[in-house]
Amino acid sequence: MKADTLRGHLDALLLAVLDGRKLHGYAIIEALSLRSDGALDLPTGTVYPALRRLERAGYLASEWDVVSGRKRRTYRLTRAGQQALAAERAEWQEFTAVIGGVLQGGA
Amino acid sequence: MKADTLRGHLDALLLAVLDGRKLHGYAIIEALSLRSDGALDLPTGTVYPALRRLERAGYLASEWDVVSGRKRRTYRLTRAGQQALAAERAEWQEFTAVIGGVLQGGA
DNA sequence: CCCTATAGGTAGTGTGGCTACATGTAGCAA
DNA sequence: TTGCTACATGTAGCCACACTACCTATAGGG
Repeated sequence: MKADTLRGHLDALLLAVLDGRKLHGYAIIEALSLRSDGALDLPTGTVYPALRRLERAGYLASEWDVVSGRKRRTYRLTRAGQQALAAERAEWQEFTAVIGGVLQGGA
Repeated sequence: MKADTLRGHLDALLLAVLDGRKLHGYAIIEALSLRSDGALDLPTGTVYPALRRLERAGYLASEWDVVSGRKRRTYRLTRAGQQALAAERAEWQEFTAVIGGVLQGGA
């Protein structure tokens, strides 16, 4: 997939992958790769700053824990994050309808 | 629709709207608005530079004509543009499958 | 001892759609 | 005749944000 097409949709991906479970950054990257059959392989330099941004925005909350000597910052959705995810999903529906419609020569 | 979500998909829209017909810049903006039921209202500062870029890339060809005293630069797809459009459509399919799959909690 | 996988992070770059602005014609209304 | 709106094309500069490149650190296997 062409680089940069992700732009504007990364937040939705991160919120979606955290829907109903807690994950740390590294595991988020793996989960996204898994769910996309390897199509998504996001660099840490993309994911970590985005997670911090989403936390600052109030959509995520994090806490540190230590598993077998390694520190992990585990993220979970906040209430606001749940709502943001719902909004992102709705926007995605609209987005694909609009662009897809034009690409198929609609109206 | 949130600004910037378009990023990476503008070329596809412009190529698609010129598929099978010739249009000038202003008419392209109107056609995109029409096809998207008003959801797309692209500013001229977005469309005109993009058209010139696509022409430089060899995907579009243009010629000037004058209609009722007004100058128009009319664009049409080149052979390479047709192929690029096909590629963009395929990429769009892949893109929506990947992102949509993650958003719906696939895999 | 080194390499890999795991884990988190920052600094700086580059792209590309956006805002804001500049230019000009045609036509209608006050 | 002045002004407004629609039509029509274009450039300069900004900024968000994903990216590249880099740094740090532990655990475990070869």
